Amino acid sequence: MKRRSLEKDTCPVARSLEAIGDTWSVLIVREAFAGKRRFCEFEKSLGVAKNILTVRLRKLVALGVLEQVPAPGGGVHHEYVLTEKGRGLYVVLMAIRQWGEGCGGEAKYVLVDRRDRRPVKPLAFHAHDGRELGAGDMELVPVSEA
Amino acid sequence: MKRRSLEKDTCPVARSLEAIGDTWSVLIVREAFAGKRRFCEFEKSLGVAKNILTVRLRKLVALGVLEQVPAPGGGVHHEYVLTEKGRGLYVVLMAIRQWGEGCGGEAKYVLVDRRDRRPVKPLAFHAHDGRELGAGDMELVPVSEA
DNA sequence: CCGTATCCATTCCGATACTG
DNA sequence: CAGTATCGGAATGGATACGG
Repeated sequence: MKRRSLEKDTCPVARSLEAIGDTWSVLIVREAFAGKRRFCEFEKSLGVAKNILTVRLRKLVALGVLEQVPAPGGGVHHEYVLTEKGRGLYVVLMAIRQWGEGCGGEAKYVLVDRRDRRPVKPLAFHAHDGRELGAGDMELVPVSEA
Repeated sequence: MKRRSLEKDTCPVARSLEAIGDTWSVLIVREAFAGKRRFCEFEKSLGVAKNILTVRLRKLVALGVLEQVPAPGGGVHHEYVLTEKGRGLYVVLMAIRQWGEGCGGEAKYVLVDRRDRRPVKPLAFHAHDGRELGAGDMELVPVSEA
């Protein structure tokens, strides 16, 4: 039957998946962070079929992750650039990337601090008193209990 | 035609998507973090069809995200628990969750420190000197340049 | 309880051809 | 270049029935 939509789901993870639960969409966002802006650039670097790319780009634009802007050269074409919301996906991409690197396969890229060009520490959570917490130190509870 | 496999992709993001590029898998992992362990628990909380759940659980086990352990009560059933690799997905889930929360829709859950039950600070990157960095403060560069 | 086995509708993906 | 149109095959999702 029809695939269930997650738009109305109360869980923010589920709702996010409506946008990035799809493989091509994530890869397109990754390319966007890598500086790709044009239809043919995405097409070539991802090797995705045009019709699929068209649909995905449209979806990402509709969701506010990408936006179409007029071509810089004043040409007839437009480009796809990340919105503020789309740029917020950076940490998501980095989290996915670091997870993938940690499990076999060597790192091809490393995340560095723009100021001193030195690698940054992997992301982490911090308690209110400054302690650093591992995954096992935290849990998810209803807002009412916090 | 056949859907392309991402297992051999050189990009760690793409490879990770082989495991978590699928909506149900992400939701299952989310439930696992929420303490769900048994087939019927996942089934009920997600409302997913049994056959699909079976396939997804098998895939997650095959990928080393979950593992089957004998039932605690010594019963005939087993349970699905997150492996070390699976627990590494915590930051990914949290990144996705926070992105979803930041874009409309109020939070239903909050992440708290197990020790003092107080909310933890959102995830962040930290430079080598302890400064906290936002997404805009970092960039991805080839390993050779770092 | 924990699956397995079918069945069917829907969706998706890739290829190709075509257009302005 | 940037799509649109169409097509066939594959995968997916859901329902249901059945079994140890």
